[in-house]
Amino acid sequence: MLEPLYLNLGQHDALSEEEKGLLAGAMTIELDFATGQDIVSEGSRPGYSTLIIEGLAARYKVLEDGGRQFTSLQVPGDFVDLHAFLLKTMDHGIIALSPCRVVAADHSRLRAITEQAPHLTRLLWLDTLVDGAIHREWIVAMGRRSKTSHLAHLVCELFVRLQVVKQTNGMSFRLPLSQAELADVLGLSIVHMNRVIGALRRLGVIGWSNYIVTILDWQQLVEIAEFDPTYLSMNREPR
Amino acid sequence: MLEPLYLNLGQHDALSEEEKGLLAGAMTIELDFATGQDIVSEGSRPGYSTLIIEGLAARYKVLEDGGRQFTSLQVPGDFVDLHAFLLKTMDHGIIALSPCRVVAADHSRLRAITEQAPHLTRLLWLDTLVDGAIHREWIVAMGRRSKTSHLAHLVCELFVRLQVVKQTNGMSFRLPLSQAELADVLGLSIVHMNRVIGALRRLGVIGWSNYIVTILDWQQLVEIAEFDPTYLSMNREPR
DNA sequence: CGTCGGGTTGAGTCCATTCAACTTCGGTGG
DNA sequence: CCACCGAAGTTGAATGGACTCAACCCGACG
Repeated sequence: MLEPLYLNLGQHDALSEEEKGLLAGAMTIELDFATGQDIVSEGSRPGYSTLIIEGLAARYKVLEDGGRQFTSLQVPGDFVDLHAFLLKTMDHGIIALSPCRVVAADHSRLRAITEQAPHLTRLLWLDTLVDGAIHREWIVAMGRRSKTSHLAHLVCELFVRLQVVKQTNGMSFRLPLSQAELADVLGLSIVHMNRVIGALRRLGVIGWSNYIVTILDWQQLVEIAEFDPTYLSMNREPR
Repeated sequence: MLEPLYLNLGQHDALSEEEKGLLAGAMTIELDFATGQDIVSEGSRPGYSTLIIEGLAARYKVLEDGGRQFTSLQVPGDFVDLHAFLLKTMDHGIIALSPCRVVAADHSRLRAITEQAPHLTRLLWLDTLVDGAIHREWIVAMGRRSKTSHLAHLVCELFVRLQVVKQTNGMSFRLPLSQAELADVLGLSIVHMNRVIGALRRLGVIGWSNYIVTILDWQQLVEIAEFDPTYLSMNREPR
């Protein structure tokens, strides 16, 4: 059940059986969300933190003019609101972009982990730090990359992240996002989003249909994206 | 000496004298950097984490075409690379934008804090979480705000953050950033950056000269920015 | 068979960029 | 002392990228 979490945390440093047990003991709540439902809503003060077991979710904010911006995409094994454990008040919402199966840990249990299990605490902290590193990479992409490069970078990132939690299939993965939703990731209009996808398709580096993305030329995709996975900290070392 | 750090961490929850002592004991290294110098460089594996006492610094990445994007601005009291304690390898550089006085804590000492001082550990973790919240707000600004609103939002954020560490003077604060550097914050060209600043000036909401920003109409600035400081977690509560 | 939610394409407008020139100001050396 | 220089800021004009508006296609589904 918690396999995706173990894969996610375990990519950075070895997880002991004891630590796995602590996590399993903490994740007591089990929930399902339908596509489009809020897993956590902006302004709320959740008493537990939620982990995705299956499905795709996203953090988002909505502006007064109705514009929406996703600030992250969350895949199986990701703690979507681990930060709420200490930030307390949600400054953004989290929406299920596909049917999501999640488990959650009461904050009192997380607190107990920080009191008794320093190494596991550091791994949870690290998980939020990788989150931050991904945010920084998105800022760079939005500010200084061409739109084509930005999209290519996103595809690279998702492929690598999904591979860690065994959610890829060869060079393909499922990305249940409409082009309108993707536009809210990249900060583009729907029409232009469509043209950017078309550009990458015409170059023959990716295929994209029925919510399945296929990487046809990884080498070229990485070049277009200037993708360097360092920021994902995917090497195992003592933390 | 560590006053800015105490003010910064202390805004979220009370810091005990003992915890202040632990921090003071950890921050053993003292350094100065000149404008333009790298405080930490991309790809390095620093053995200590750096805190700004005085000056302005920024995290940045450079792309192959020479384009630069700042991913955060760091003010006194900010740990510029606390994340390196667990991420190990720097995926970005940190540059001094003005003369900077910094102190640093060896990672072995931070590790000791995580083993012995759970509450202080949570406060340090929280500091990196606020970092992440700021990143998310920047992503929203880059993706879905007008350029004018983006700049207004940045001014609001900096004013509030600087106020916490007593670096404002009435409704003014010093921002030692050239327009070219500011352009690398917002992801704009220099020329357009100049026009966006001009627009806010002409509206009479801010003054900007000699690296001093003055807020002339806070109410209107907040409206243009749609600024809501929730994401900065500036309320004291048990963490 | 009609409708609806995606996806795709064309055309015109607007925003942001580039290229280029010119100003202002502080510093520096003849 | 002042002439010169370079860094930063400002402005105009032309180009190109991204947006809006609008139409049309298509497959799923009732």
